[in-house]
Amino acid sequence: MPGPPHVRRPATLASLAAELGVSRTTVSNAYNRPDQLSAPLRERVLEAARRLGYPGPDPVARSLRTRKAGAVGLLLTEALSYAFRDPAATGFLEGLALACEQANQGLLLVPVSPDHVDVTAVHQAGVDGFVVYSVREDDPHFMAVLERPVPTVVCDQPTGVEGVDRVGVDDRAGMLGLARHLTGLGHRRFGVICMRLAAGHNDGPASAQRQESITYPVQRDRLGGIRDGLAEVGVDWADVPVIERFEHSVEAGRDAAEELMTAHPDLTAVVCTSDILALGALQHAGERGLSVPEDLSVTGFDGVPEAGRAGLTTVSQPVLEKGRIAGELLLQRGDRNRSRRVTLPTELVVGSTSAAPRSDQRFFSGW
Amino acid sequence: MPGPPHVRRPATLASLAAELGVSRTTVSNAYNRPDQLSAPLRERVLEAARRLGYPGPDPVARSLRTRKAGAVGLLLTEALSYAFRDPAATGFLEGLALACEQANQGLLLVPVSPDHVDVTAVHQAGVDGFVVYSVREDDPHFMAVLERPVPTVVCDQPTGVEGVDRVGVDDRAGMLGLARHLTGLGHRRFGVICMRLAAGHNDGPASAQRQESITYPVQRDRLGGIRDGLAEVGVDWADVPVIERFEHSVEAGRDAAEELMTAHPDLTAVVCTSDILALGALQHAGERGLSVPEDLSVTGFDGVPEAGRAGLTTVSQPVLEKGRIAGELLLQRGDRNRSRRVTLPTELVVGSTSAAPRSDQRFFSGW
DNA sequence: TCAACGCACCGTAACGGTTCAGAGGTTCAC
DNA sequence: GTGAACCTCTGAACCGTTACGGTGCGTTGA
Repeated sequence: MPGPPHVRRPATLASLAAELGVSRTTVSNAYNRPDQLSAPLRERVLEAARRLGYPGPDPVARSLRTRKAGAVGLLLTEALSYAFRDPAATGFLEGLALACEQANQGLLLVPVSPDHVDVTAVHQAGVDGFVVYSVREDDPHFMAVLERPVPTVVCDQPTGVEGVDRVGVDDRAGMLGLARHLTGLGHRRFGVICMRLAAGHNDGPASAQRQESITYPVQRDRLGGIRDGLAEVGVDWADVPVIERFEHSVEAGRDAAEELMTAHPDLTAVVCTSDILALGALQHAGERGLSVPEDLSVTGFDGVPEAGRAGLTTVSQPVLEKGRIAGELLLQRGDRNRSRRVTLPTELVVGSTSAAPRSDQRFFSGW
Repeated sequence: MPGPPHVRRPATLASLAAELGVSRTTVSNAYNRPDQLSAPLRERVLEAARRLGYPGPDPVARSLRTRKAGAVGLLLTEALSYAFRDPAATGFLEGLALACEQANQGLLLVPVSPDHVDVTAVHQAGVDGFVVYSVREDDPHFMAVLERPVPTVVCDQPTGVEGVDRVGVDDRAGMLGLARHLTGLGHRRFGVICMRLAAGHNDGPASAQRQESITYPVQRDRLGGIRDGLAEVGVDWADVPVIERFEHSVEAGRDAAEELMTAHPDLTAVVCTSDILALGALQHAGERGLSVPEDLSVTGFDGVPEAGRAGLTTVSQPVLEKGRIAGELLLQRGDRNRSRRVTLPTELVVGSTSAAPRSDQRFFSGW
């Protein structure tokens, strides 16, 4: 009946070596390079380790020496727990996790304090590289990541940062296709619901000035795609109300739709820059007694599973693939010459939430 | 236009100190203890750091010295990506992430190779503790975790491990309540669909012998709860077919239900040990032309959001809370006297998938 | 018989920090 | 004038490991 193994200081490679009368190198080799010492000696070392309760080489000390942490850091600006709630983020994470486990690398979720800005966690993270998921261009945590001397891959945004790889989709083209789908159906009176456009809460209409100073490139591109599509049929962007929400949730979408439809009851199509918001808009349409798509068309972006079940018309993007590629980009960077850019295709998914406006609605569209 | 900052070896605390003609301690203090040196000198240090491209103290070296990694390791036996697909796991992770970010700790997802057993990742992980989520009693990765000299918290299973904290629910009592609900409605002919019971694929009936050698305590308890509930009304457990599935997915549940109902078409209630499996069973009932709950009652376990939307009768457990508490247990272990056990309550949620069997069905129940 | 070779193991020098016990110097109260 | 308290900074030890370049010795081929 041995006492607790903590009678003295925990065993180290050195103490084990001393106990056995061999060098530290030999003990190290017993673990890392079995071919560098004879089998009997190796067994002696391992046996002594068992006896002394030595748990094997300390991972941190090894990391220091080998300059490898064996993990990839993931930075999300949202509170960490958000990653598990947003289905688009979840899909991305699944893909990233896939790539990591294939390379036998850990995935470190870097904590980001939701309230006050504190980048110590970024400095603290023992990782070989960072994946940054969809953050603001001027995000302080992202700045801290750039200071770290490790490779970095950005997903979605920010775009065009020097020296970092990026994976994303052509948000503008995706939205342009969707807009054409709607204008082709005959829609002319649009409203838009979008995610946050820049730092700071701005729950309400996004003024022209606000739209000028967007710091989330993805939102900029998606709005730009709609604008371009509408311009093709002569709809002036200035006449299109855009409602912004800080929170990204079904509830926020519902709420935004209420604000939008109350101020503009004659809209025939509500374009949302995400499926989550669109699901909320659908919910509000029901509450308002509007039939979708007869009275109102509603569209989203992302192509999350929930949207599929709801029959939402949306622009689908390969979120899992995005995550997988982000991981591979980071882990397989053979040449680190210059930044690579991967743009994945989007697909217009026409569901049951978009249709031609009613003829009496269309009648009004002439003004 | 400065050249790339990688002209020479990257700057270290020592090189910075040499450059400035101060001691390393002073540089270290400039970062960690601003009150230990004069403001002007501190500014000089920081300025030099900026100039030389010094990114601040290396996190790994700091971890080695301070014996703190600033991260918590999470071990799942399933492939890492599974964590983002199973809604019960996702809820748990959200809670755990919440606790971590509150303590400003990272969350390291430890990669587990799905195919061959390889515990190096566990040894590799630079963490201050482990959370183990629902693994087999004899899981080799778990064994490797126990060898690491860091605190460990187990969620759900394995139970009763010496020296580790555990958070979970009373699975047996939860299932017992559910069983009573069904027997109270008049059901007597049951079938059961359960998750994997031990190592190795066994897609099909779980023999009595298999049930004797369960290595997943949660499944053992849930089955035990059903058995006890049925025994109260005189239903012999030996007469209850139990179908096991290795995969945990809606599809597996559907498939298992098909196997079950084909072999036993006279069942009036199918009890599943998880909501995911139950959703699959519901799907199969529809395909078979059975009305739920008129022709067949179907129940689950967990209380995931999807189950709520489907109106599933189930035993709901606070998954998010479980994750949060697991994190707190690990991070706030003031006294480390002995293992703590937290058991959270479950709640029977009666939905629209359970009802009394039809009178003609009940007629048969007399034999 | 002897140089060449391979095996098994070893010593030293990092890896990049933090910590602790002071060393000097200055300020202040008495 | 003096001792105590304080402020700022330093030197050396330490964290636990792996990389690198050996050394000693038995074997082998000419």
